[in-house]
Amino acid sequence: MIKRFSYKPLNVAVDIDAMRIGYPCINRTLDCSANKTFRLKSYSEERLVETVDNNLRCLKEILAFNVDHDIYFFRITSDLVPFASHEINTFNWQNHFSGAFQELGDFIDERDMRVAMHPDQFIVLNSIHEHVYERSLAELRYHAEMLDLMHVDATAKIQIHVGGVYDDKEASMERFAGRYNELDDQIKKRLVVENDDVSYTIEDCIQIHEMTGIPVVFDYLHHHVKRSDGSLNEILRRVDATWSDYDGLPIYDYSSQEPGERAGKHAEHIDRHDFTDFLEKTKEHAFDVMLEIKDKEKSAIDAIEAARQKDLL
DNA sequence: CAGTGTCAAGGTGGA
DNA sequence: TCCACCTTGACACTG
Repeated sequence: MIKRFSYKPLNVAVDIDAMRIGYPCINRTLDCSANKTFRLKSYSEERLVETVDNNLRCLKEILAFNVDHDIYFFRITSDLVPFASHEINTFNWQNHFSGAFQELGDFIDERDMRVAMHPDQFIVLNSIHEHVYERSLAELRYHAEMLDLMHVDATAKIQIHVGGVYDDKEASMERFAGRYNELDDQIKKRLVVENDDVSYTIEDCIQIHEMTGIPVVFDYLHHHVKRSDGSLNEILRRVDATWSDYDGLPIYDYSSQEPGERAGKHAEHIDRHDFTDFLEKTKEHAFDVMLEIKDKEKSAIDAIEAARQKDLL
């Protein structure tokens, strides 16, 4: 088993001897949700503060649960601050919650955890609509500000997809690259791009890396659904090369296919055999893996156990 | 109080 | 041209 490394903020390589396995956003065991929100119609500053207070408290609880279960990778929900980038929100949440964010960041840092975020489908950097592009920028700003307020290093990534095709893929990829290159460092240092199951393959993402330097997240199931040519290991070697020490280990997203459902549909629970098979196949690579499985932490706990049993962790 | 239609936001592809 | 789907929870209204 090869050694795996993580990079602390001091830029000193620390041997942690194991990949991090994580899950996204929600913990179903705890009765505490960091995704609490409310309707735009019910917006008030009071409601916002109350909701964010709850969300930050629950995020802390979830992270503590994770440490107790040896889970060192977690995707933070984009709903942590509802309407953060919406024009209705004129409240200085950054300032108001800076202490709480810092506290969360310290917790993450002290335990050598890694976090990431994944803004949802409405964030389209390469949109042909100016207003969509501008809203996307504002939303990316919110994500970056939040991670900055936690003072987590540049290994805490924000992952997005390339976006739309608009009947001209080449032009759309170039538009993505042009807009990425114009971003300021606050966003750029965290942004990474991931293959999707409809439009952009891992090869496309690697091509965009060549145009921009952006690191590439490998999504295993999307790759399975919308395949590029080339062997898995060959592609992963190229993916790994898009990540520098500054960015931390490459991130792979893994999910099992739900049996008997549409190709690409995420499974209810992890298929342990399929997962350890995936780890066997990717043995030569050092990475952190995010499990996109519906039952979340239950699958993560199972995955860690399964990997340990086969001496893959 | 349980059931359920709907929620800030986009893009694709099938009907 | 329109609508379901993505992925998903949870809000908030209705009966």
